[in-house]
Amino acid sequence: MTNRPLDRLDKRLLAQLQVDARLSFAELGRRVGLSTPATAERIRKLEEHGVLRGYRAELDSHSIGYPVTAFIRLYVPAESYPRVLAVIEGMPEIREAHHVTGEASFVLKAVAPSLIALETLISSFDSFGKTETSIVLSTRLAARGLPINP
Amino acid sequence: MTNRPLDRLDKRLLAQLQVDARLSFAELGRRVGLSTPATAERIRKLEEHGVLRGYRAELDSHSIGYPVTAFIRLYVPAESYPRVLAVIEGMPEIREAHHVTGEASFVLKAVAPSLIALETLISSFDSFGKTETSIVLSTRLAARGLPINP
DNA sequence: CTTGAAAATGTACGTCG
DNA sequence: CGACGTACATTTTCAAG
Repeated sequence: MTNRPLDRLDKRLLAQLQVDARLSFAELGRRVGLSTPATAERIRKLEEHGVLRGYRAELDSHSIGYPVTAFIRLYVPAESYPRVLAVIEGMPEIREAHHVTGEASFVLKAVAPSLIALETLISSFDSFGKTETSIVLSTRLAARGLPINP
Repeated sequence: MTNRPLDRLDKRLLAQLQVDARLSFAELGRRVGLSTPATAERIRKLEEHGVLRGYRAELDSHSIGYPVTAFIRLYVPAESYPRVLAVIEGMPEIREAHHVTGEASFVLKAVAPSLIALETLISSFDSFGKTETSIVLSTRLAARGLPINP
């Protein structure tokens, strides 16, 4: 993973792909002033170097049966981390898990089909320590791409 | 935004696109047993109905100059919400903002090029109320797609 | 990085169940 | 109406310069 510096063209390509990951190489090339093969090759290298980690369709969680989203803070002793992480790994409704500074050990982002299901999900961690949950009432800002300096 | 029920084929298409949003219609069709035009038409409708909200490239934030990620909880009185949201809107380093239940009013997810920059970002909210920040030490799970029941 | 040709894919339309 | 097959435009890929 050599940390190649990104030039202006790379940054413009990345900025475009953050907005629409399905843009064709031809269209991307047109927008930045590059031929199709040159564009494809740059993107291949950005993937190879780990700058481009993947392309994800963004779904409406409500439409797929998950109207509830919540952030859960876990307070657990360090010796429980491996078991906690194993539990998290096996729960597909947990979409993110971060080890963080401060009192809490982990911050989780989870979805659930109902509040009862969320309650069940949270109780999976009862044996490890305390939890604190913030249920999302409304999302005011989401899926904003990373700012890219030109 | 009529709430069409998703059939098995829709779900399989969505599941594939969550893993790789750049899959061709031809390839998607092959995987679920549909012709290319039929696949394209289904996906067009899923977009139209708001089930498919977009296609995003996932970038490595560290590679683009943002080694720091943090969750910030904001404690502000309801009358400050409009001004707080306006501030958030104008800060590209804030990637998510959710209005939540519990003591905190908002949960933010932000990136920063340094801890000093994060400190500056957080201080933008000092005049509105209290903040609590959890800096991400390591991400154990990220970009996991929503579970889709067949 | 560009050009140019061959293969694959995307899209529009006619047709069938 | 939804899915298919054909026909044609666009895109992808690969070679060579």
